Amino acid sequence: MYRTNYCGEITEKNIGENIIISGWVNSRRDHGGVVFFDMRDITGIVQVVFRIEEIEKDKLNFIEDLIKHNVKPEFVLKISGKVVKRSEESINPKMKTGKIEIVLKNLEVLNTSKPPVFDIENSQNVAEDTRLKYRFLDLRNPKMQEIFIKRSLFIEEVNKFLSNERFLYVETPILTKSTPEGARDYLVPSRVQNGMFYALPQSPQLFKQLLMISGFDRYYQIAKCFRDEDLRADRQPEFTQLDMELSFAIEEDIFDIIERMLAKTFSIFGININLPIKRLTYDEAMSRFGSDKPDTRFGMEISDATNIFLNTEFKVFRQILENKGKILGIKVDKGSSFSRKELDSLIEEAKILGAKGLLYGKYINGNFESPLTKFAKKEEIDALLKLFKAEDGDLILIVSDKEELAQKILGTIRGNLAKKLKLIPPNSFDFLWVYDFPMFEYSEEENRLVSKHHPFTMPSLENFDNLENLSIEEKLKIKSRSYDIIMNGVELGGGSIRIHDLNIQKKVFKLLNIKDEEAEEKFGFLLEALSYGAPPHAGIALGLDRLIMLCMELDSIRDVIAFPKTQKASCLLTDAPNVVSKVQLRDLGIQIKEKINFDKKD
RNA sequence: GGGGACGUAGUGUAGUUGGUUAACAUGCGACCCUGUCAAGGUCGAGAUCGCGAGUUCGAGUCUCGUCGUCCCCGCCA
Repeated sequence: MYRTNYCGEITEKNIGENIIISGWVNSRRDHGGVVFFDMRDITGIVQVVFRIEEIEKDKLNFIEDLIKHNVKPEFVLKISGKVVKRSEESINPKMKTGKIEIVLKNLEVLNTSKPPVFDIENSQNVAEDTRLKYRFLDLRNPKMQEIFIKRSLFIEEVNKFLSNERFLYVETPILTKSTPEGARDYLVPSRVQNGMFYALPQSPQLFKQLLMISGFDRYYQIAKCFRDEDLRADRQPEFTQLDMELSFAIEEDIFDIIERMLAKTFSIFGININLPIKRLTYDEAMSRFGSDKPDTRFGMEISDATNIFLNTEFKVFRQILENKGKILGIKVDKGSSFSRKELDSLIEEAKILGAKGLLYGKYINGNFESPLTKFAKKEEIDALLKLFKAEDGDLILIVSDKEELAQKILGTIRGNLAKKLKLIPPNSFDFLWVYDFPMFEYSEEENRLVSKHHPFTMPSLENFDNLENLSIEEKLKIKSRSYDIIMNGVELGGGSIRIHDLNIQKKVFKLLNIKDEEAEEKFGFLLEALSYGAPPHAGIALGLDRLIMLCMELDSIRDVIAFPKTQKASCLLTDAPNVVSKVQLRDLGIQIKEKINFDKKD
């Protein structure tokens, strides 16, 4: 028997008991005649004390030798001993088990360990590449383990909740078909059909729609998704979605389920959610916050000063107005203390984001100090100050450009300033639905309309006739029945009402410039399925990794994934991706064009 | 594809205007020590300064390239 108790769960209630624990040596303190060492397992840490007089005489030499030479950090030990109360002076209030200790009676070394590459307790301060290479050690850190314990508990709560709501857990394929639209696919070559490729799913989108058509009514899955795009602090090439789809559902049904689910399950993280979650249309989010995923935990909203300058003589503004642009701005409370250097870096930032410039104005002692004063009339400045409700010491930042661009630039600056000026209250959690997204956006690269959400999203239209004859501008005005849920300015998830009508789906493909043949080839199975009694359905997917990251207030998605990839999408632990043998390539009918170093594996 | 930061004993860092033997902490090894919990003390080992070129009498330090890690833009339906 390896244990009667877990280390972290031994309490004063166990005093007097003879127990057995197994785990890792966390640290040791050798005082010569008495030796202390801490034992660690998944539940926590407990102190073991070795005293010569407590050991049976015939075992003493053997055990003392083990203690002196074989109790090293990260050794795996089985300890039997007696739980005793610590004397008042030796209580350690920092430890959960600090009121007791275990007097060692016997010990067995289950395994030895090389000295750990880094101190397990201090692993959070070690360079990340080292931690990733020795991830199995990093994950021994209790703080890391806590993340995965919470993650597991959260999933357990979600399972309970959704099961109660009559959702069925169904798994969908990982080896599937490459689809156009969306992110780059990860491809998997087929051996039995040389020259053919599977793709790893970017999401189970089409399969879950097919499940609705099959009559499963409500589906969910903790689904792995794969997207071959560049990484960020909150993006990994493979990630997990809490994926759901409901038949006979509209927006309100989705909102209701998700809101109740989050309210219930976020208690795992000690987070309370006030229901209902507030809602913003896409247009409102953009015009007030310059983002389709605004952080609404602080103000600094965008104001539109266009009307003030309709008759301006300022050339820059005139030009913008003639091109139907907008003059937008934000007010930074007490921002007049910004130095010239700080303002210059704001201007630089705006330019990197695509602005032609950034105008600023400091309102100090009743004066508006700004490059703008040279060009604008006094009435215009007064109106500007009034619009922004400027108070002494405030800073106004103005970007004039095409509306969408000006909004985005100000939205980004707003977010960065909030971080810099620490305007975001810590430990605050803010939720928001954003809906009424545009159906399409124009892709300069492909010179055509592309879906903002995905091509299976229901347009928000009463009448689907005549769609083809609309101008590009009119098409861009079409809204879709899609929605995102935002947490603290981060997109937590999104979904939509799906198209269940074959003819509408065909029309949408046409608008996206997907030819009948291509639609048939890529999505024929869906079109076919839609023609066999597809029920109205809708769904949503939440990014599980991001969700855990936000709830545990971590900065990187890597911290919530047991074995994450680096920014270049390699795994430092396993050294993936890697070269494969010539035999493997031959079986797949694949030849590597460029010269590659095959030293690693051949 | 682009912009930025970083790379020095196992780990975390310092290293001046380029100048002899690359420093500190921690960890590691040996020893001392009966109440520590970041234990303490004594002694010791441990680095071709990411890699490659260049400038120079001389490079951890300057230049270029390259590799790796991180942050951001593009990209991510």
